[in-house]
Amino acid sequence: METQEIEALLSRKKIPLTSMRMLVLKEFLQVSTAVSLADLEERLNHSDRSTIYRTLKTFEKKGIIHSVQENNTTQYLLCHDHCTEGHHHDTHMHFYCTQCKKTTCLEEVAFENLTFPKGYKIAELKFVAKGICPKCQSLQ
Amino acid sequence: METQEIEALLSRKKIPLTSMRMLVLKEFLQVSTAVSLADLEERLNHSDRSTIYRTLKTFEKKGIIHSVQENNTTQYLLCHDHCTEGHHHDTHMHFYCTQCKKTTCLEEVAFENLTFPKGYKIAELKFVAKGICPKCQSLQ
DNA sequence: GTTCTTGCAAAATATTTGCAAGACG
DNA sequence: CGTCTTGCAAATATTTTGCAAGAAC
Repeated sequence: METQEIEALLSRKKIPLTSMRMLVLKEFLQVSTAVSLADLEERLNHSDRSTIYRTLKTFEKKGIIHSVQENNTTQYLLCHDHCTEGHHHDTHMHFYCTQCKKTTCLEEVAFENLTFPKGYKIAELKFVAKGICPKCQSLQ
Repeated sequence: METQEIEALLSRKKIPLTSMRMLVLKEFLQVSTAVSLADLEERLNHSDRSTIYRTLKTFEKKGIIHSVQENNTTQYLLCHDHCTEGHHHDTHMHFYCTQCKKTTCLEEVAFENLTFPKGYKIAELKFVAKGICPKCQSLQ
């Protein structure tokens, strides 16, 4: 993705441009699986962890990324839907492979029109399936 | 629940009886929401954390409890289904209230016959909805 | 006596915050 | 200047393990 596109995405989400934010977002656009804070720290040449951390918090809040927790860590993924501040729409399945320890989106398995009991105000849905991914399966 | 019933449940799951295991299981039968390791430690009069920890691991493995991760902690809940070692069937929704920070089962929202893309071997499903529960909602 | 369980201590891992310096408008 | 962002250091929270003593079979 072009630098211009990254800038456009950030300003569309009303996030002031900084070079760290561009770096982090660029990274998200390049990986296909979910990444943790520690992953990013390593991938970004050991940039400062708390800066990345706060960038992730900002991104998640503003609807650029979403997260799921698995294996005792928070994994972050790009939103493919049109999420905005306070309105996440990532109602698709995620898959955590217990072998390669990677989390991915499985948008094919989507949920529409879930009905909740009365009185529940739903803000966000987090679906994770655990198992073995096709790749690891074939290596056995 | 009677002590006898607790013992019966443990032996049905092929878990050797110990007093700590009985204490932990008794606790699960008494609470209506999910509990974390720290919760249990406190509820059990500050019994040893690592003993409780290993008890939880045993219970989860043997299909007495299941867990979901939210708010950076692992929350444990009794299995209501007929789970056994290696076969968890807790394919129901969980709800995490961002206000009271409690996690509960929402078995009304169940999923049957989920279809995954080819090649994925699914072992377990973890569904969490985040939002505000009826109780907290009504207190606003 | 061999295996399983417990308790204590401590390690390992992950998340989060305070604060001062710097960047930006 | 005033606000937002960064980097460093450190605190906090949570999970996990080593090991020796004790319990159970």
